[in-house]
Amino acid sequence: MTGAPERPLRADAARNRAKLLDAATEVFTTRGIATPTEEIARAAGVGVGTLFRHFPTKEALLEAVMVRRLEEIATTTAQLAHDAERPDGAGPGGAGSGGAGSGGGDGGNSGEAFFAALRVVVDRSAGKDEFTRALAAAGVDAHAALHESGTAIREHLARLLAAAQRTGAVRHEVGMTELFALLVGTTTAVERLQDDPAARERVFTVVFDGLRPR
Amino acid sequence: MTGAPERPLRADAARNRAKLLDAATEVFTTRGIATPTEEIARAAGVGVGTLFRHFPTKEALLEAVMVRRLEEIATTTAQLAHDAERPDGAGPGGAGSGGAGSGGGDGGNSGEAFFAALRVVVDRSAGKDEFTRALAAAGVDAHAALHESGTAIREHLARLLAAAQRTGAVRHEVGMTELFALLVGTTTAVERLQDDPAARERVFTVVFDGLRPR
Amino acid sequence: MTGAPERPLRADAARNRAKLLDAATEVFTTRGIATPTEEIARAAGVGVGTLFRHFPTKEALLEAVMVRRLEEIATTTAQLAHDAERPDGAGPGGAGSGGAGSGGGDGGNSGEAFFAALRVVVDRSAGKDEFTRALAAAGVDAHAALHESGTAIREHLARLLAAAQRTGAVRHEVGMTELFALLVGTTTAVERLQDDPAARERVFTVVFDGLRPR
Amino acid sequence: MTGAPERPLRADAARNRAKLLDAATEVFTTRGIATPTEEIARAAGVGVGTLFRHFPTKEALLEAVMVRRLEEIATTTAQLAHDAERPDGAGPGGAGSGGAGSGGGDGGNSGEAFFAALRVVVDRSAGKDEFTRALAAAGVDAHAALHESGTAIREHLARLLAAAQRTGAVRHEVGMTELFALLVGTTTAVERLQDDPAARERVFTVVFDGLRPR
DNA sequence: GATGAATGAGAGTTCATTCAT
DNA sequence: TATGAATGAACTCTCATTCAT
Repeated sequence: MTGAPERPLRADAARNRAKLLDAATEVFTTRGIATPTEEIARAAGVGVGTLFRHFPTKEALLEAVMVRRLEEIATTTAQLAHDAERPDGAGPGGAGSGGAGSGGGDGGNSGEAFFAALRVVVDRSAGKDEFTRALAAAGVDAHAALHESGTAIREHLARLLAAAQRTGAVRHEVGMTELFALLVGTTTAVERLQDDPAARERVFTVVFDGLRPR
Repeated sequence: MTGAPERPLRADAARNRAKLLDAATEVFTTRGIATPTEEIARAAGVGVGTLFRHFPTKEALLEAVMVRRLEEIATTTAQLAHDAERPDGAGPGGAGSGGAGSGGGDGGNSGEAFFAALRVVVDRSAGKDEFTRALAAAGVDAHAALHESGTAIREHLARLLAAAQRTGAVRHEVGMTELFALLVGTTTAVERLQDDPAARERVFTVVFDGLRPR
Repeated sequence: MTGAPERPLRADAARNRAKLLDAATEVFTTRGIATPTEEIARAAGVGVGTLFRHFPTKEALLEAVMVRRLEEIATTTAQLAHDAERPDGAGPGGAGSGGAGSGGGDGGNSGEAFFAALRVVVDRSAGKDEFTRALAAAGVDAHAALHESGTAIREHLARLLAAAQRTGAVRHEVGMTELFALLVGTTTAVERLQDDPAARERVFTVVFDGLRPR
Repeated sequence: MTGAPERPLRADAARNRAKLLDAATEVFTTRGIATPTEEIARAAGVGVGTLFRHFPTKEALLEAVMVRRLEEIATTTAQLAHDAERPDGAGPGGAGSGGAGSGGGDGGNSGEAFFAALRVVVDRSAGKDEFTRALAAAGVDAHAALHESGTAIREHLARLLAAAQRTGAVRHEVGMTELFALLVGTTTAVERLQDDPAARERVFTVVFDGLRPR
């Protein structure tokens, strides 16, 4: 799916790559993207040279971190989109966060899946905003790998949205553009409420209710 | 509430200070806070030396820009809070954008004022997020001037929220914590929709409707 | 003649620029072009920042050094070409090195001027070879400033060569291409004979005699 | 005179050593001595580790390349010196390029051999200058291996020069010092005339004629 | 022995801040 | 007081060399 002729990394190289991605995710998120590369290398327990062997520029590292996040999200949204399109109400769960109060009646499944997906995206996007901003600024938006995962998520959400609208669980005038914007916005909102779960829940309530038909 | 230096500036110095603040607002917003100080000085038509005479560090300049924004917002929210608390439906406006059709009946005024205030805060906060983040990272969160204006806005919003809830225009379970988070989130959401006003409007619709009682 | 809108440098800036050019010439020549920029800055008695303010890249500094050398040479060849084209045997001298044994008869002037020019170019080109090499490698050969002075020298030499050939002082089959190559070669040869003036002189004798008709 | 390590290398090791020397010669000559070692290893089809097993430092590799060149040249000059000292006009040739038409009469052989030797040295020294410079800069001038081959060549040339002077083919005042300098200079001159063989030939004509008695 | 991943000192360059003009 | 040249610490990235595989 990548196109690059990636021979499987040597064991130690693979380990270091993973350590670097983990460290970069942690450091970029907590200390900002302006953190020196050397700090990231130190956090990963390797030398700077190793960092640059794996990621030719700092931007490439940032992008790799982003891609990994997007791919994780895409995996979940794919599953949820799949579930939503099955008419039977059975889904293997495992989506991560607790389901957002089902709501009964017919088509409850697709509404449920849709809102569950929003939660998942928001939950997994913590800190994503800063990355997105930096990458957008660097014109990385067009980078193949990022676009790929981004497009996948968008597609899954589109399917979820369509299904939810078909069953009347979501307003018909809502489109993908604003749904994505709302997603990013909700992520930002929720990020500052890490330690106030009740307030966090009320944010979800407001946004979700706003998405429902009146 | 002022943040301005004690001794009144000489006319030309005051003019330079204003030019610098305008230039900094523009440049920081469009090109990011990583833009070199020299660019800001050039945009303001002065030398770097002058910039540093007025603002001892780059951070101080950033803070001053923030403070001015917050003060502008505070002025408007103060007015709106004041209006909302007058039982008569007359307000001199000045809110800027058109109100998002309030509810009906009595107390329409407070609901209208509340939602108008949200719009104002969001509209005037463009780019604010990056500033806030940068300032927070630098531990400036506690700086007096910023806190002052921030507190004022919070207080006005609290009054507006209370009034709106009293008249039934807004859900009772919504508190200040999540309201603020929602504001920041909506700002972020709306920021990427600069050139799609219809989508932008739909974001407002969702959030505002979500805030109304069901 | 440059085309760039160069406002006259401030006194201190001009002084530093000159110091940097002198230091760079010295350091590049004696220690090679791989010498760190910081060394050059130190040799000039300024900080690295100052170096980079005056010359945006190390290559630009190298080029500036080259240009200055080429311009010095061009000044001298211009004078000599001018003298050679005056039919009267009077030249204001000042060419630098001692005249290379006149040789009498008619047209002695142009032959003399031609060989004097070769000496001057060789004498002033000490160390030039390394620069040329580095710059050529960096594709700087096409840079305007370098080309300009280079072309001027070539033109002067062409005029000197033509005059000398007209009076029979130089073989007719010799063209500019090989004359330039010989110049570069002689420079290289002579460079390693700094402290053996007799051998140096014999190199000149060989090359000059080889250029004369048999 | 060997420069090769004491213990005879295993067949594959010897093959790798040769591949490395070939690759290094090619790469250093075409892309400059600043080319990363990794490039040379890649060009040789081996890993960097192997390169450093054979040559403990990059400089050692550079030196080995030089030594091999000098040894090749020495082989030829030895042969030519040997030929020149035989009174009979028979020599198995092997000089490479065609001799530059010697003088006539007796002793034509030694003049021919002398000039043929100069051509050989120049032809085989392409790129040598940069190496020499680099090595000199690194203080390698005194390295045994280099000195050895250099001395051999010098000695052969001295014998060739003496023979040529004895037969009157070369000026008597020319000594080894300036001959060597001229050799280096001619190499430099000719190097920039790779693709203009006619001009190249004219350079040889000038230098060779200059070396002949008038 | 061969490989190529890891290392880290060192290079060129930038930019917030200072200070001579 | 305004200016912009000077400063140098800090940053990203390179590459000769080492060492685990």
